[in-house]
Amino acid sequence: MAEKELQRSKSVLPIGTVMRLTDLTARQIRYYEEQKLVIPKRTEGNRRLYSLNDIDKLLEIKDYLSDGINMAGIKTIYAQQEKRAAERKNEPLTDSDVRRILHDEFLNISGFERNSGTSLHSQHPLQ
DNA sequence: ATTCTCACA
DNA sequence: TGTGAGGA
Repeated sequence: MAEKELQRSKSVLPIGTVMRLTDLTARQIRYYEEQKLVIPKRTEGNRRLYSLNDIDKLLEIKDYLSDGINMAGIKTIYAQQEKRAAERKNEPLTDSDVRRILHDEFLNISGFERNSGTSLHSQHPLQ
């Protein structure tokens, strides 16, 4: 059944379809790409092609945004997921992970900076 | 008709 | 983020 994943990973949808499916503007979709949240393929004519997985990711991003999480926070969340995916056999975020991320965000909007890395441990406020 | 990049009265 | 220009 890995065939289904293959299909979901196939990039074939033009940005116009993605816009209708996600209710996001082209501007937003392209911006999230700049933020490396989604990386659509390109046609020979430089047109973006998205996969169903990209759609899901975009929809997920919408949820996080509506929950008050900003780009930095979302990046942190995916960085965490990749971190877990690399170590473990991958699993969704645990409750404590979410809390840690949210707390991390709280520090973010509070004017604290962190290293550009993905470490969620030993963060020292910047004076 | 669609999408792309770039730039900001 | 929106929006318009200028090109493909």
